[in-house]
Amino acid sequence: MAARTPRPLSGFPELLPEERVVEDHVLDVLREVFELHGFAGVETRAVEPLSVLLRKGEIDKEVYAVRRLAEVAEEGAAAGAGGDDVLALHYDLTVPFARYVLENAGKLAFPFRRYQVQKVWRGERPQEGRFREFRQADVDVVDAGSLAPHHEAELPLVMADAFARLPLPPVVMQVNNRRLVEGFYRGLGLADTASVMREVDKLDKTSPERVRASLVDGVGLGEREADACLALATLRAEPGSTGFVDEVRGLGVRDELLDQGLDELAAVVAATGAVGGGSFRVVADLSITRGLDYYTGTVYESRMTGYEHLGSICSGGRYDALADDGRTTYPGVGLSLGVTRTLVPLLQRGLLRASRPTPTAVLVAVADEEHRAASAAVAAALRARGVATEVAPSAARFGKQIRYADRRSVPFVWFPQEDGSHEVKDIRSGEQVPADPATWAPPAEDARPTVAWHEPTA
RNA sequence: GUGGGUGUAGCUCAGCUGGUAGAGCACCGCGUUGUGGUCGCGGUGGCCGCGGGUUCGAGCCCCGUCACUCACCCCA
Repeated sequence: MAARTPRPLSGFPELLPEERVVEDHVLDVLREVFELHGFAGVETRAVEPLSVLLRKGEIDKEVYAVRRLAEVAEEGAAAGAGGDDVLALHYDLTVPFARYVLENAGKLAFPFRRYQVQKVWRGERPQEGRFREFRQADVDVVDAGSLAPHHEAELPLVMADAFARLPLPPVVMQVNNRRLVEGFYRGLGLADTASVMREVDKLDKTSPERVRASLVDGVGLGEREADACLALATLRAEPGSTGFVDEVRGLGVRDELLDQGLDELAAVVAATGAVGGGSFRVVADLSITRGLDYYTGTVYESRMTGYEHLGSICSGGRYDALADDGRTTYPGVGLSLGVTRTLVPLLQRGLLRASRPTPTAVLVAVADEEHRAASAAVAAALRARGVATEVAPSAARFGKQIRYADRRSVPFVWFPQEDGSHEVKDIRSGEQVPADPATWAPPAEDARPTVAWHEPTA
């Protein structure tokens, strides 16, 4: 059988070295910012028992089951009856974290602040910005018994700090509160609130008229109820403004849960209004109802300006009942940044680029194989002072050795001279000067690959 | 899971009513015998996604299948 070029697997993205430099840079920044805010790093195993991932009878979450090959042979026996024994790849980092908290509650100090950067897997149909294997960066605060509400404002501030340091388009975070929405619907006397949320959530993709139509014809609301739902969902607020509270009250619906949700949302918006410096802002948006089903209060979504079609790149919310061992409940709030969703579309457009694909700052030329040791000694001296250095792979013509460096955007080529002296050439300018392996260093901006945003050329 | 689109060189694509497979880029070599990039010339590289059918003859037509892709669903 002839060897065929392997095809990419849809939904399982793999980056080229130059793209990987960008991702690594972003991950470095996230880690730095999360730790600056006092979050401890945690990693959980890739698999969980299926029963942990599928709570309360949800059957078709798009999870990948993991089985031993030998088990597959005995199809059927393991499939139906397995229960807890069936393993599955985690589809987010929050559910495994909740399990981790329960398992280690005795060893953790609460409120517990953790960040977690790992891949997750979902068996969905991929398209731009949607993958089957992708990386998320999560920050969560979990407490035992009760969780102070100010954490719901703290997490957007952490992300604001991160985005301020990343070379990305401006991000707008939209915040809403499920208690507010649930209470409003309840106050209207609606029974099937989940279906209403589902339709309302399509507002960003279709027109209010169509949503209204499906609320009336599909979900079965009366004209007045449908109008009220739309009126609520179309409310917006500028950063820091809590004017929406009076606007909601003005809609005339009264409900205890609604009042609680309004207070919570107002508190988050008021505390986050001043941040971002242009790279990140937080606004109340009462149409945001989406997200995982375990969110109970505050919910977040975020979009990159100009790339809204990718959907939310950073979402999360408050979950009051996800972790519960029967005696103690551990409420939490968290945000999840979709690293892959954010980066891959920008990388493919060439908007986010690394200055070079390899760390190498200096290539030491090799005059001939007899003198390779001399070149290796130069490389060792440079590396001892932190200069990323490699030795030319072959003693080809110097022209080819320079081209080897040029192809990789390695900025400097080092030439050991016959008389024992040295010269280093900046191959971008062509300038070649005497240099000492014991003291020479590249300019700081050339020491390692750098990452930059490149405006689309119109 | 449902519906649409597309599969030709490593990449981007052309290929007429069916008549023996093409371009640009990339890569390699030479011009340039120890300092790259430009330029010129030359070269490597194809089960035309896979299987079947129609035909004297299929990249092209028909059927199936797989993959990729877009939309729905859902969501980072």
